[in-house]
Amino acid sequence: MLADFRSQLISIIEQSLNDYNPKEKYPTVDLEIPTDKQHGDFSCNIALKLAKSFRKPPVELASVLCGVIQKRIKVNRLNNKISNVEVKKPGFINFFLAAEAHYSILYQVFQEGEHYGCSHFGQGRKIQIEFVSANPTGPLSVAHARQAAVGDALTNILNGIGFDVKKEFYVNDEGNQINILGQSIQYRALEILGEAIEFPQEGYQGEYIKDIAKEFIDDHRIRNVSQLKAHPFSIFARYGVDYLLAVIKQELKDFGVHFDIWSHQSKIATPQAIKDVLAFLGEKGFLYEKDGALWFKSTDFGDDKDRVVEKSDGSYTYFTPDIVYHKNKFGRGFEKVINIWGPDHHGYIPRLRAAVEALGKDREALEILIVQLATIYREGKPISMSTRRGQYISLQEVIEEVGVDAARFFFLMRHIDAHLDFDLELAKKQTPENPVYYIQYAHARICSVIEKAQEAHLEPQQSGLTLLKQEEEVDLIKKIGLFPATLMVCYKQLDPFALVSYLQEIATYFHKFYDQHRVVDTDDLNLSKERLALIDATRIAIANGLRLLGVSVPKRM
RNA sequence: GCCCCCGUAGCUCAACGGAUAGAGCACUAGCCUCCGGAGCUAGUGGUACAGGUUCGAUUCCUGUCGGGGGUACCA
Repeated sequence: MLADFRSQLISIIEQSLNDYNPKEKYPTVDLEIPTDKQHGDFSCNIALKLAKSFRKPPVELASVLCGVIQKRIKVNRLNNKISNVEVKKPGFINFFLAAEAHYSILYQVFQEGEHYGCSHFGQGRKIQIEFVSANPTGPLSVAHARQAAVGDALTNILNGIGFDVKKEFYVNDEGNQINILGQSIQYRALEILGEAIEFPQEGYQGEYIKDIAKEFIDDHRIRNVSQLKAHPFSIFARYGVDYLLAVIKQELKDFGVHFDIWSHQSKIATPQAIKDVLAFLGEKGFLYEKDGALWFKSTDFGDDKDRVVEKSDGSYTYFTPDIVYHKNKFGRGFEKVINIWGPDHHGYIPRLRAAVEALGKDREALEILIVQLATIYREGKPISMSTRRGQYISLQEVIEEVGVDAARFFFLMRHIDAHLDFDLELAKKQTPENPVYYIQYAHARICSVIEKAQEAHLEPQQSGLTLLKQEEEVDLIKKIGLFPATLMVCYKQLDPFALVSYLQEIATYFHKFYDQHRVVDTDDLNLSKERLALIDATRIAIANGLRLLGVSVPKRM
């Protein structure tokens, strides 16, 4: 509804400019929503932009335009929706919506219910988003956890505004790290059976490897070392991958993250597929030989240096199957492909972009989001992260300690490109300092009040509102109206953070209203019903927002 | 060396290029005969530095200084 007014106003301003001087060519009209409510519901800077070319002081030009605009508003019969248009200091033209326009925000909320905020903006365009994609060599870390929270929430938001997003987990089930995994399990198995050998230095030292080794022995009914040695090496690796992938899937499930597609490197980057891709790049002249290796001219596409695709020993680098994988992604008809990576991969961006361009795709078709690390704090001290020393804290432990809601919310509490401090003690607290509880509490409180009202046979009034005029009421209504725009900000930034911030604000506005005004009041039934409408709409906006973030929406706490 | 992210209140962080830079925490002082006090109100306090673009810069550009990460024929 707010969006409708906005576009209506923009077109009115455009018409007015044409009324003022039809011969002039004008820049696109911006209409922003001011942060300070004294500046109205919408604010236009067109006079400031045009002042120079019209050789008039901005305020003077704004006044003239303001007059033209007001005429236009009358001609277009919008004067019942717009209460005032005024010119302010440097040359802004500010628009104030009439109460009737505010009420129509609430009508829209009731009409759309759990779809409030959603739109068809994306027009069903297909997007693939790949995230987590952790190597199946250990349990998920908090870095993966943040990526999972971001990827999942972003997907919900993009789907909500009309895109068709598929979530994909790419399983790196081949390569060195998998060999090392197999080796580690084999060593631990030998150890269990009594053959003490020195554990390989690069091996995975976590306790979970011992568990896998034990299960391997049991599964294959192995009784002694010679029986174990009869098993070919590749079996250990495969066993480990299957085992750990099951662990990862369970951890993600516990975290409430579901993937649409699980793809495997071994199935996509087959030897033939790799050969085909290299042949394609070779024909285009993007490959050359040097020092016995085959190189990709990524510098042609802006990379710092060229990259090896086939090593001098004939094997491929990690990069090569990844080119195949990205060719595969686009081959499946996705208009846009989003990769969510940790900061350790950022140096990898230019070469992958280069590869995608070499494959003939647009630069914009590939979006790579780097989600910065989260540092977990306990009692004000950071918990250091080291997989090798087994000192790290896993996703599982975080969930067990603070719960899924707090974990997911906390991982989204900062812009994705900012480092995140995750305070376990704070996340655990069920007090107002904890932002998740603050928001959930607002929702539960509303539910409780509505229930109370029903006992007095009072229901929210969903049409013909006229009485909500108090400052706190109007502020809250406007905030509710900003929910759809907030989702658009998330889309533009490809970051769910704006929604997190919005929910904290709307909760604050609600609590402020609630503290000042009584909702259920049998002495004033009409006002009660309208206030019930206001808080019910608030409830819907909060619930929809929390749901998109993957955080539960409790009616009681 | 080169590349990326970040420098905003004592701390953690906000601010489509907009108007008087906002929250939370902490600290101080208040508010429950009443719908959930898990709440609300008030006070304190800030854009690392130097240029540039702009009517207007926390935001964009250049440089300096500081913090973090990356820079493999590893994955």
